[in-house]
Amino acid sequence: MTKAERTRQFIVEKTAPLFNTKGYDGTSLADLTEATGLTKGALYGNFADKDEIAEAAFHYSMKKVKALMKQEMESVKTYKQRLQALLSFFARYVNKPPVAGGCPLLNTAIEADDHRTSMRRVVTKELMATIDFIASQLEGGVKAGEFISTIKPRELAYVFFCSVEGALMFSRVERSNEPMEIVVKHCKKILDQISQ
Amino acid sequence: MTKAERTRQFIVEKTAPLFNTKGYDGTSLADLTEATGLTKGALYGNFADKDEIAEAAFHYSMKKVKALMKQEMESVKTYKQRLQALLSFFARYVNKPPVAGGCPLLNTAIEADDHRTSMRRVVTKELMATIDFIASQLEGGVKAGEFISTIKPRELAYVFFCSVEGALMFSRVERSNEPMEIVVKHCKKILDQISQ
DNA sequence: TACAAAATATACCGATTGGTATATTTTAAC
DNA sequence: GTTAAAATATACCAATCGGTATATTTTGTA
Repeated sequence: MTKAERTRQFIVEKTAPLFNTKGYDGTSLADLTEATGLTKGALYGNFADKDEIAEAAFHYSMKKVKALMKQEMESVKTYKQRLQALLSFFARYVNKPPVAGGCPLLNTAIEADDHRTSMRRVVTKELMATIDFIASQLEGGVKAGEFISTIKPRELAYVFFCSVEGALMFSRVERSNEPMEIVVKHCKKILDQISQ
Repeated sequence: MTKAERTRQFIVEKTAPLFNTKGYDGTSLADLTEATGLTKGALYGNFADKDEIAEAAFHYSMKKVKALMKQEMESVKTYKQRLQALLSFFARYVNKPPVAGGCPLLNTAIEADDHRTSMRRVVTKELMATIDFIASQLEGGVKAGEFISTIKPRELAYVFFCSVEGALMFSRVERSNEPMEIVVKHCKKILDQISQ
C-alpha cells in the first residue's frame, strides 16, 4: 500500500461518518479538513473534488456495514438462523450503527433521489445487491427444505428490507428502539410462519 | 387574511416543494427568491430566518399530504376499506407525490435526525400522530368486528407505516414502482388475514 | 546522504452563503 | 385623494463555500 493509498484510506475513514451524519450538502470542506487534520492541499492531492470523497466514503461505509453483517450471519448454520441474525443485526443498528449517522443506504438514497444523479446510480446498485442477497438466502432456505416452497423470495426480501429501513428512519429520529423492535419481531414471525 | 398572511402562505406554497426535494441544506436563499419571485427583503419581512421558512414549509407539506390522505379514506365506509385506501394512497405516492420530492416525513426525518434538533422534534410529533392515526383505524376495526381482536393495533401500525416508508425510499431512488407495489400488496394481505 | 519525486501546506481566488440596514413602493383606513 | 403604516426592493455585509496555484516538506531510492 503506497503512501497515497494509505492517505486516501485515512481520509475516507475519517470523513465517512461525517457524510453519513450530516449529508453531502451539510458537510463542508472545512469539516473534512477538521476531521482529518489535513489541509485542502492534501485532500485535493488525493481526490479530484468533494464528490469523489463523498462517493469513496459511501463505498467505505457500505463495505464496513456489509462486512459486519456477513460476519454476524456466518456464525450460524441454517438459512433461517442467518436471516434471523440479519434482522438482529439491523435491530442493533439503531443504538450501535457500524458507521455513525445510521444506514448509509437510507441516508444517501434520500439525499440523492431527486438531485444527485451519479450518487443515485451508486445507491441503486447497492440496494439491488442487498435485495438479491436477502432473496438468495430465502431461496437457499427453500432449496434446503427449511422454508415452504410457496414463498416468493424476492417479494419477501423487499418486505423485510423496506420495513427495516423504514423502522430505522423512525427509530433514529425518535431516539427509541421501539419501532425497530416491533418491526423486527414481525419479520421474525414471518420467518417462523414460512418454516417447515 | 391580511397581506402579510397571504404573502407568508404564498412563500410557503412556493418553497415547500423545494425544501422537500433538495433538503434544508441543499436549498439556498437564492433558490427561495427565484421560486417565489420575491426578494430577500420580502422573505425576511415575513419570516425570521431560513429555519422558520423551512419549518412552515414542512407544516404546509404535511397538511397537504394529510388532507389528501383523509379525503381518500373518507370515500369508503369500513375500517378495512379505509386502511386499504390509505395503502393505495401511499402506493400512488411514488409517481404522484402530493408535494414534489416525496414524503416530507421521510425526507425531513433523515436530514434532521442527527444534527437539527428543533426539526427533529417537529418530525417526531408528526410521526407519532401518524402511528396513532393508523392504530386508531385498526382499533376501530376491531371494535366494529371487522378485524380479529387478537391483533395488536399499535404494532401493526408500525409495521404498515415503516414498510411503506422504506418502500418509498427504495422506489423513489430506483424510479420504479416495484418495491412499493410489493410492500403494499403484502400489507393488504395482512389486512385480509386479520379480517373476519 | 544526496536528490528527485511525491505529498502536503500555505495562501489565495471568485462565487455564494445567510442575513441586514435602509430606501422605495404598496397597502389600507380615513 | 391623502397619508401613515406596512410591505417590499435595493444595496450591502462579513463569513464561508468549493477549488487551485505555488511553495514547502516528506518520502523512497540510489
